Amino acid sequence: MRSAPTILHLDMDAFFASVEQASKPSLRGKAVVVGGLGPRGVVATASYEARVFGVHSAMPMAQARRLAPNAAYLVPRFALYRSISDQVMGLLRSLSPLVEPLSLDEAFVDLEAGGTAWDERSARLAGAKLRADIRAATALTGSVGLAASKMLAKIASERAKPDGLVLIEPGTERALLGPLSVRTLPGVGPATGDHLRRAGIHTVEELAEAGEDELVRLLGKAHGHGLFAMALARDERPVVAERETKSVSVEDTYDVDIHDRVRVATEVRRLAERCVRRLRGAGLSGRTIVLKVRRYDFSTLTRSETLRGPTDDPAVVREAAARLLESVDTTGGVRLLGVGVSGLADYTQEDLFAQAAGVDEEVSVPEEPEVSSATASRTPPERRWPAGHDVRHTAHGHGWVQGSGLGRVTVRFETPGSAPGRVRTFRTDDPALEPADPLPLVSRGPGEEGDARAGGGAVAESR
DNA sequence: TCTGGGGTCCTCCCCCGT
DNA sequence: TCTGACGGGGGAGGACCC
Repeated sequence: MRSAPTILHLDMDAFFASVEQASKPSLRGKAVVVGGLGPRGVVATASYEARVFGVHSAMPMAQARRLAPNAAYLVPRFALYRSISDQVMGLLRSLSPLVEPLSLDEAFVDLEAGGTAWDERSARLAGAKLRADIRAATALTGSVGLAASKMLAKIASERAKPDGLVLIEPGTERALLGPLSVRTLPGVGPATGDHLRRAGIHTVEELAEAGEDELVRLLGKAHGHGLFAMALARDERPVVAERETKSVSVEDTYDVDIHDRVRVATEVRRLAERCVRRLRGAGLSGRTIVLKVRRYDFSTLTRSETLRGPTDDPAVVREAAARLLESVDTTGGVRLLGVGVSGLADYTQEDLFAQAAGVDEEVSVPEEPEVSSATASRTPPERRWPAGHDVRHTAHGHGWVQGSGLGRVTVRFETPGSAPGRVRTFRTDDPALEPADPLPLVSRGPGEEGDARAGGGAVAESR
C-alpha cells in the first residue's frame, strides 16, 4: 500500500435532493424526497431535512410519505443531474488524469498520479480546494475522504458527511477500523452481515481475529480472502479511469401486475427494442440475451440464451427474448419485466454477413418517449406535467411544477438565483404554459440573470 | 411496509471435450 | 472401450453497490 494519503474519494451530499434545492429556492432547508412517484416507487435520495424523519434511500415511497407527509416529492431529472455531474467530474480531472467515477455523484481520484499531492499536507490542500471549487461552480456541497487506499478513502468521506473533509493518517487505519461494524466494509451487505453475525462476528476487529481460513469457509474463496484483507486495512485496488461496459439492460416495474400473456409478450418486445436502442447508442452489440421476470410474489427469475455471434439487430433480440419467455410461467401475474444483453463486442456478426452480401437492412426502431410504458399506457393524450420539472409561462416567466391533477397544474415561479417565489394554478392545457429546460444553478455572469428577474418577482428580498 | 433501475461480480451446477 | 479428472462455457441465481 502507498505510504501517503493520496487517494481521494468525493461523495456529493444528498446529490439529487441538493440539486433540486439549489434549483428551487422555496425548497431550501425543507424536506425533499426524490424518487419514483408511482404506487411502487422507491426513494432515490432524501435531503438531510427529510432524513430527520427517518426517510432514506431505497425506502418504498409510500412509507416515506407516511413518515414525512409534508415533504416535497419530486421525480428525478437525470439529464440535469448528469450535466452537473459532468461539471464536477471535470473539476476532478483537473486534479489528476486518473479519475474513476462510481456513479453520478461519486468518484475516486489518484492525486499522486496527477502530481497534485504527495504528502498529507498537499492532499489536504487539494481536497479543500476541490470542495471550494465545487461549491463555486455548482452551489452544491461534496464530502471528501483522503487515505492511502480506496476503501479507506471511501470510509473517510462517509465520516466527513455532510459537507466535510476527513483524512485518515497512515498508521492509524487498523485502530480506526477495529471497532467499526463489519457492514462498514465494501461488499458486506445485509446477507453477508447476517451470516457473519450468526458466526459471532460483529466488528472489523473480530473479522480480522477470525482468520482467513475461517472467513473463506464461511463466505467462499473470493469474498473470504477479500474481506480478510480489508479487515487488515489492506486494499491494493488501483484507481481505474476507463471501465468497459459488460452488459446493457432495461427493465420496467408495472404499477399493477400484468396477468394477460399477450400483454406480457408485447411488453417484452418493447423492452427488447428499448434495450437495442441503448446498445446501439453505445456502439455495441452482444451475444447473450437475458430475460428477467419478477413475479407477483417478488420471486425473480432469469432466462438467457447465447447466440453464435454478437448482434444489435432488434428483430434478433426481440425473437430471442420471446423464445425465452416461452419457458416462463407467468400465471399469477408479473410485476417486472426486463431484457438485457451481455457478452458485448463493438462489432456484429450480421455486419460481417451484410458486408459480404453487400446489403445493410436499415432496422429502424420506432422512437418511444423515455417514460415507463406502464405509466404511458394509461396517460391520456394531453400534456404531462411531472412534479419538479421546469416550465415557462409567457406572463409569469420561469417556474416549476409543484403538482398536477384534475385538469389543473400548480406552478411555483422562482429560479435558482431568485427569492422563494409565488404559486399559481393553471389549466393543464393553458397555451401560455410550456415545458422548459432547467436553468444553471449558478449564474454564469452578468446578462444571464434577466431571466430570473422576469419570473422571480420580489428580487429585493434577501435570504 | 412492501420492496426501482442499472449495473458488477461470484458461486454453483451441468454439459462437453480432452 | 471404459472411467475419472479437469477445465471451459453456458445458464441460473444471489449479493451487493449507487
